[in-house]
Amino acid sequence: MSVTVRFAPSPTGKLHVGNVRAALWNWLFARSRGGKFILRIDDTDQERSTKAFEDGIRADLSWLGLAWDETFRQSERFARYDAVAEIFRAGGLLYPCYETAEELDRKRKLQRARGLPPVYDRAALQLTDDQKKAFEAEGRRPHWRFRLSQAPVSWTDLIRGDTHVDTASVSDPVLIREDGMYLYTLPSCIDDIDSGITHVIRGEDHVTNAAVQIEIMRALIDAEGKGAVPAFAHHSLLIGADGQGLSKRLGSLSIEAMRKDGLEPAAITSLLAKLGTSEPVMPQPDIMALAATFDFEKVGRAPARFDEAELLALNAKILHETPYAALGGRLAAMGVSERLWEAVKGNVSRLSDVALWREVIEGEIDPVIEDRAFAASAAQHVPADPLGAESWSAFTAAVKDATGAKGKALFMPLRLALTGQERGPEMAEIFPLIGSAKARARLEGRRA
RNA sequence: GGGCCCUUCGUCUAUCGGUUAGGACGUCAGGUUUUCAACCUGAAAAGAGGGGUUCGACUCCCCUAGGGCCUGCCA
Repeated sequence: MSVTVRFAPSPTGKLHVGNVRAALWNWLFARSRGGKFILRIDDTDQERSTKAFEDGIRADLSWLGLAWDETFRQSERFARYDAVAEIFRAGGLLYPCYETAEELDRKRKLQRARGLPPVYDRAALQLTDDQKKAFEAEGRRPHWRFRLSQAPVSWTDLIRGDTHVDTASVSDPVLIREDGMYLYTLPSCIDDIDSGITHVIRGEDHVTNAAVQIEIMRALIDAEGKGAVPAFAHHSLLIGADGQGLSKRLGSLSIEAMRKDGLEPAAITSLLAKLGTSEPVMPQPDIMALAATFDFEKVGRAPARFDEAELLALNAKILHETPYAALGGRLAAMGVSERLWEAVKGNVSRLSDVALWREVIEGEIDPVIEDRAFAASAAQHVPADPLGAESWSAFTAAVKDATGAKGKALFMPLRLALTGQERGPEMAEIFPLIGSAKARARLEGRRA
């Protein structure tokens, strides 16, 4: 059986590592099963949703390589939601409530103070027609709640196993606000059914919602005689390296920030695909290879830590394995040649780090010289151009003979003078790139 | 306050009553005639605490502690 999944972000903010993990897993699952991945924009909240956020989400997903097979916005489907709401009203499943937000808030606080779960008391169900008319006459508009069964709902979660939620401990969900705006619940259920979603893969913050949604979906399927409730897979949420929830510092964890920071999309997908699973996190430049190994059986139930340092380390490894041609025009745009890239790629964590080595090799640096006499002597032995693969060892052997220095005492001063850095790529590799004239000048203590 | 989920090396995890508790990443040491990276070899490193059940518990049960999530006219 073919699968259909969806990623349904709300365009009220930027994509961050948590969101993207869900998007990735949906995408990987669809690809692993030859299924369909739908990008649905949950923009029923017209006040908070913006085109800019939507564009940003699409740009981020595209950058990560998560192409969608279909996409649509919920704001295009209000007529459909209206029709279903009407069916539910007629069936007594959707009922009007006139409490104000303040009244509801007070009720909840009272229940909590008494040690009771803050569940809506269904007072509105007892309202007579006259009372409703009186509220309307006051100018009050109703919000609409879905009448839950108040019975346990259970399903076999692909990650959590047998899961059950007693809807008696859940308030009848508000589906339509007083101002007529649809909350996420109803449109999401309708779209999942209409789109033929077979698997809903998302964070465990939706576990309770799943029970509510299953009831709403069943009601819709009953009413229309078609459709099927999807399977659910609720994964644990990521926590920070400090072991605390991630929600506090979402800004720096946005995909946009990572892109601007110069991280590779493959580093992000490699980490997020395997973090929290029993499979090792490996640098995997090919996202399709990630799909081939995706398996709910390997997913753990405990919250997993997301560590930015781990991401950066993975980014470095991916870069180390990436040939020049695979970097598209990005290196060329930076003015970096293939020869330069191959010489220094082992020493970059971010692609942008290559700029430093370009300066060392092709630009000008201030040499670091501690022993002028040693450096001056070494300058005498710099071979003439053209420098080749053997030039470095010939040069260092000559300096060794002339000065008696060896080991670290021989190599470190040369590295410092020639590159201005204590660490860097193999000198044998970059020495020929630096060239004879520049090497001599630097050993003589001149900026070159 | 109530509910759900979770807790094995630093990290992600394996183990589904009997194991020298395994792997990966990271770390450390040695090697590869300097550093970084890569690579090779090796090492250190774990069952949150307390009660049960059992011949035997990381594994099953209870309690405690800690963490995550839900408890919205947000999603």
